[in-house]
Amino acid sequence: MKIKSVTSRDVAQLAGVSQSAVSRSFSPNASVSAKTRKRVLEAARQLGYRPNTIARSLITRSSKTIAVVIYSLDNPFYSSVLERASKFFQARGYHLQLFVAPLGKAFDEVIDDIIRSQVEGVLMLAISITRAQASEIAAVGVPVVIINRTVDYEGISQVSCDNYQGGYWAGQLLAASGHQRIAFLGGLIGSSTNEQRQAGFLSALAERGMTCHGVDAGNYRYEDARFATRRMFSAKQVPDAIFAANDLMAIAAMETLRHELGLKVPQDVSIVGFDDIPMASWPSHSLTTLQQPIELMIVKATELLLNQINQTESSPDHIKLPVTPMLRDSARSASISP
Amino acid sequence: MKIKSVTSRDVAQLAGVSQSAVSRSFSPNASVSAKTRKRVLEAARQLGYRPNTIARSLITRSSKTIAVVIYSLDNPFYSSVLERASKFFQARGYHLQLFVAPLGKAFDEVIDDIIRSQVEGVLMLAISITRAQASEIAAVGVPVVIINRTVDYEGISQVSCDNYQGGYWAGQLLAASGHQRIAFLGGLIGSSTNEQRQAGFLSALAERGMTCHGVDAGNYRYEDARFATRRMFSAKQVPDAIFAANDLMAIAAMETLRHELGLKVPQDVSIVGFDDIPMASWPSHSLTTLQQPIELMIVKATELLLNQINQTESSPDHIKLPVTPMLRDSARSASISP
DNA sequence: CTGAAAGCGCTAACAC
DNA sequence: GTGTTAGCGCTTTCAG
Repeated sequence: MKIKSVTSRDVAQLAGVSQSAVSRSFSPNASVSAKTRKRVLEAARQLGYRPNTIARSLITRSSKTIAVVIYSLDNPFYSSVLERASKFFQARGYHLQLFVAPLGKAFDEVIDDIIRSQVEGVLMLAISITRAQASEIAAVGVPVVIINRTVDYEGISQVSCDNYQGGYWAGQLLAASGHQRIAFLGGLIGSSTNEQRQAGFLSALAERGMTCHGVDAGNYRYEDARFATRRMFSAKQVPDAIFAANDLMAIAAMETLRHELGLKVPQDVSIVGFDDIPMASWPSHSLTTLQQPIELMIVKATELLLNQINQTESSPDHIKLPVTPMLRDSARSASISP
Repeated sequence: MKIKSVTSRDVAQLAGVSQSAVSRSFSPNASVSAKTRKRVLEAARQLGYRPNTIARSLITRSSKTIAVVIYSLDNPFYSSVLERASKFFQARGYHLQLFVAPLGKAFDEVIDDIIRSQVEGVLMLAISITRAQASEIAAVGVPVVIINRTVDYEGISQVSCDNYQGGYWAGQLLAASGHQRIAFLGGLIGSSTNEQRQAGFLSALAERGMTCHGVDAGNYRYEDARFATRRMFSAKQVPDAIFAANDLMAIAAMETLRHELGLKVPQDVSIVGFDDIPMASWPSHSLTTLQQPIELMIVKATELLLNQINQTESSPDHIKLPVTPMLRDSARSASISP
């Protein structure tokens, strides 16, 4: 799509100055006399001139753009992260380029695309990448920060919460409150968050001499979690407590139990989630869960990215933030004594 | 952030060809011999060369970028729209630039920013803009499509659903099923969707000789809607039915009634929403609502944008899609006979 | 089919 | 403070 555009040359001509004077007039701290700048700005206004960001990027070699890669916005947790991160970067003069990462092999093309775009940084939300992919990006020197996923590669910064501790807390709570058959409703198999939450959970049970009653997976999604719940409760021995790897699945389990299987939560089955999405606090659900410090995660992730971009601190870092238990009504409570 | 980058010149040198041969090798249908291309591609691989999108955009004058402007992602309806639109454009080789529009005056700066970015099209989600702002964008010749908001300006395409009809249906349903005091829980005051939904609703009531029991506003947001509901039900005469201008508010009302005020839905109060977000169908809410044809809206909006970009059909258009009533359990049902 | 040459619109030295 | 001069990395005539 080509449209006739007015260039700095046109403005220069109208204002009777050189083309570079126009350029300077649009640079915050360039040496131009107030008089010249005013003349230029006036001419620009008349012509409807606006500096071409692309040309500027080419020469300054800085696109002022951050790529944000997401897998899905189904989970309100990530749409919230995306919205806040956007505001954060926008406020600092950065543009955001959004990439929805497809599954599997096609992801490599997205990486390629991102690199070609000359972005200055990449923010990945819950994106699992391989070592090979990580090193490919790192090789071009673009700073990357991954939120909520771990990759075995030092060249990339990571910000996540203490998933293990969260899982541990959930296991401890459920075990301490007298549940006998505690099950795990897992997220995406193989994802680092899922494995860490599960590991913490299992170890808390083990400390009490308990084992997990059963494991099924809901891929972090609502519908899948409903199916998983039905499977879990079609067994002869049904769970009396569920720890779900995220809130969306915890709510799905709750809905299925209450409205499909005629069970009461928490009387018949206790449920604990993870994330603390807005719906978790809705009275209907009143979900006991582990709150991720979303605001802090974003601040850390964006700072990390910006620091690397500006070479302030060039070393990638791995940050692990604490989670906060939110005791609500979906799980029978009990005192936790380690 | 400047990093040493390998250019087409470097590749040309290594491959022993001219720089333009390199350029051609990376253009889908340029005339290069297979042999040359292979040599170039190999050299490029060795060097880790990737064409610089920015330089390309500068000369071709096409950024292959669409700006998407949102106000908030709180409402799952819009995060869903965003996700699908992203996939759609990505599949067609476009990049997406995300802008979170601030309220009020600062929006002008965002517009300016968008124009400078040389995007080829703008997709606005539920963004209310003034005539002046609309004409400013239209003046630079960038196609714009607004989803779910109307603006009194012909130069801009609009895609929305039949809000009036939806409101009318809600009014009719509630009036026909014997409710006596039907209230309206409005969205953002002054937004076109809110006004149209309200107008349709009121006219359905009027046809039955009824008036609206009361109006309050929840700004399309959960928390605000909860406050509004409390206000509505602190009056001496309380509503026995509520039509909320979107699902998020409808659910907020339901939560407040059931868990805070001890009222039953739908026995004491019927509730009808608008949008049909995923949560609406969750059994806990089982919300009767008007479904917006989200997939179709996106297809239409994106087609409209692409057509204008490619000059296939240059004329802006206003498209109004039908809504589909979703009868669930939050409102006492009744046969509707006009 | 291929190379040489001319810029896209702008910023950044460099003299004046 | 201002104009002049080089390019940024690439696509695109234009000859050959």
